Amino acid sequence: MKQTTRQQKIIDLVQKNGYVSTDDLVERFKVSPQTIRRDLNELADENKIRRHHGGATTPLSSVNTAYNTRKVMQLHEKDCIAEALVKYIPNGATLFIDIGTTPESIAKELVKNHKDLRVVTNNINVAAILMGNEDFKVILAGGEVRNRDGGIVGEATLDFIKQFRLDFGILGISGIDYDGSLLDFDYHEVRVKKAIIENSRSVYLAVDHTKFGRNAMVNLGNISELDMLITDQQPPEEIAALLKEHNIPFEVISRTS
Amino acid sequence: MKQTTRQQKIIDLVQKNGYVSTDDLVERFKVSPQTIRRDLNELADENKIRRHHGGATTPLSSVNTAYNTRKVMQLHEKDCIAEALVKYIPNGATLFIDIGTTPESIAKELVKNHKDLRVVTNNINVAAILMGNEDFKVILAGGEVRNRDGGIVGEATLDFIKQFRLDFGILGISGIDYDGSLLDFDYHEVRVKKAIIENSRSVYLAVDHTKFGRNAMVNLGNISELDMLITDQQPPEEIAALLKEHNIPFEVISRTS
DNA sequence: GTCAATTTGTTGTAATTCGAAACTAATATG
DNA sequence: CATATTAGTTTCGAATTACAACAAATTGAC
Repeated sequence: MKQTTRQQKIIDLVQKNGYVSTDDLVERFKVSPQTIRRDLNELADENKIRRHHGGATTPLSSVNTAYNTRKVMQLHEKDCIAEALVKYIPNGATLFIDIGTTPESIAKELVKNHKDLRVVTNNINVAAILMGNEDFKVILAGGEVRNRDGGIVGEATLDFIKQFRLDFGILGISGIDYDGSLLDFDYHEVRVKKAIIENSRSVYLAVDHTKFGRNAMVNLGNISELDMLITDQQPPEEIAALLKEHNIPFEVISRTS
Repeated sequence: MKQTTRQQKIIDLVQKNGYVSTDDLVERFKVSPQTIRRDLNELADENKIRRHHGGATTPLSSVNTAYNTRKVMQLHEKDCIAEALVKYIPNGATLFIDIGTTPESIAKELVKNHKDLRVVTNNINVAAILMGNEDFKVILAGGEVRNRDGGIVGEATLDFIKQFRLDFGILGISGIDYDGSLLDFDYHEVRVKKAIIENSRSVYLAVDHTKFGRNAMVNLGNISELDMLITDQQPPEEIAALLKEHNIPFEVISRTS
C-alpha cells in the first residue's frame, strides 16, 4: 500500500473513531511503529490530525466551531434541566422536539430509559440521537437544513409540522423578556415554533437562566401559553409573577455542582 | 473542589475538545497526576470517556453498532468509487443523493472540494455530512426515520422528492441481477429510488462488485435507465454486454490497495 | 471534638511510548 | 551501471505514563 493511501486511511479512521492508537494502526497496516509515528507526525504537521502520546485524535474542529462551542455553554445545566423534564414525559407519548441545544439534551435523556415514543422533530441532531433507541418512531420534518446547527426550517417544514397534533411540544428558546414575551432570532424558526405550540396539547419550555431577560428580535408568543417551564435558577421576580398569575407550574432544578 | 464536580468538568472538557491529557488536567485542577488518573479510570469504567495512554477521549457511541459495522465493509472500495464519481459532478449542480453507504461516501467526497451544490436527500447521514460545507444548500426530505440506517422513507418522502427536478441522481443499490434488473429489499425505499430516477436529468449508479448478481426482492428498474455506472471491478459478462448494448458509459476504478 | 469514611498526595516500580540513527529494499535518474 | 531518492525496518536508550500501596488530609456524622 502506498504511503499516501495509508495516511488517508489514518485520517478517515481518526475522523470516524475520534481516536486511534499507534498500536491499532501497527496492527491494522502491518507496519512498524516507527512508520506509523512518521505518518502521524507528518499528518500532525499538516494539521490533519492532533498528535498525542500513544496515538492521535481529530484536529480542532475545522467546521461548525461556532455551533459546537455554543453547545458546551452551560452543558451541565442543560443536562440537569433535561433530566428533570423527561420525568414528565410518559412512555408511549407523542411529542414535538424543537431546534436548539437544550432540546438536544432532552433527546439524549429520553433515549436512555423511555419506551415507545413517537417523536416529530425538525432538528437533524435530535433525529440522529433518537435513532439510537429502537423503540422510538422518529419523524423528521422536511425542508432546508441550516448548516450552522442542523435545524430544518422553511415553508415546507411548516406544512409538515401542521399535519400532526401531538401530546407534548418541547421547546427551546433564545430569550424571555421581562414582560413574558418568548423571543428568538430567526423569523422562519419562530414560525415553526408557533406551529409546534398550536399543535401540542401541552407545551413544555426548557431554558437555562441565561435566557431570562435576554433580548432577541422576533416575538413568538407569551409565557402564558405554556403548560410548564423548567429551568435551573429561580427566574427574576417579574417572570415569576407572570408564571404565578397564569398558574403555570415551573420547576427550578437543584444544582448538583 | 469536590470530586464529582471535577469529574463532571473533565467530561465537559473531553466533550468540548475531543481529547484531554492528564497533564492538562493536573495543570487545570492543581491536583496530583494520580488523582487525575483515578478520576479518568473511574469515568472510563462508567463509559463516560475513553481512557488512553496520556489522557482520554470521547466515548464511542454505543448505539448504531449494526449499521456502523456494516459501514466498514468494502470501505476502501466505496471511497475509491466515490472519488471517481464526484469528478463527473460540476460545481453549482443540483443533485439527489440516495440512501446507502456508498452514497454516504460520495457525500464525504463532495464535501471536500465542491462548491455551491444544492442537494436533496432522504438520508440523514448524508445531510449531516453535507452540512460541513457552508457553500452547500442541503434539503432533507421529511418522513419517518429508519433507526437502522437513518434513511427516510414513506409516502410523505415520496411527495417531497417529487417536487424537485435536478441535474443528477446519485443512487446506491442492493443488487443487480444478470438480466440488468436493479434490485433492493425495501418496497418503500424502492419507491423513493424510482422517484429519484424519474426526476433526475442524469442518473449515476455507484456499486461495489459484491452487488453484481446479488439478489433482492424488489425490482426498481433496469440498468438501461442509467446514464453512468461506476464500480470497482469489471462487471460480469452479461451485465457488461447490457451496458454496451444500451451505450451506457461505465468506469471501473483501478484499485490502489 | 472524635471517629470513620472518603479523598488526595507520595513514593517506588513496571510498562509504554518516543525519537534518532543505522540498515535494507525498491525505484527512479542520469 | 552507478547514484540518488524514498519508504520501511530494526535497535536501543531516554522520556513519559501508569499502577499499587501506603501515608496524610479532608470531610461528614454524631
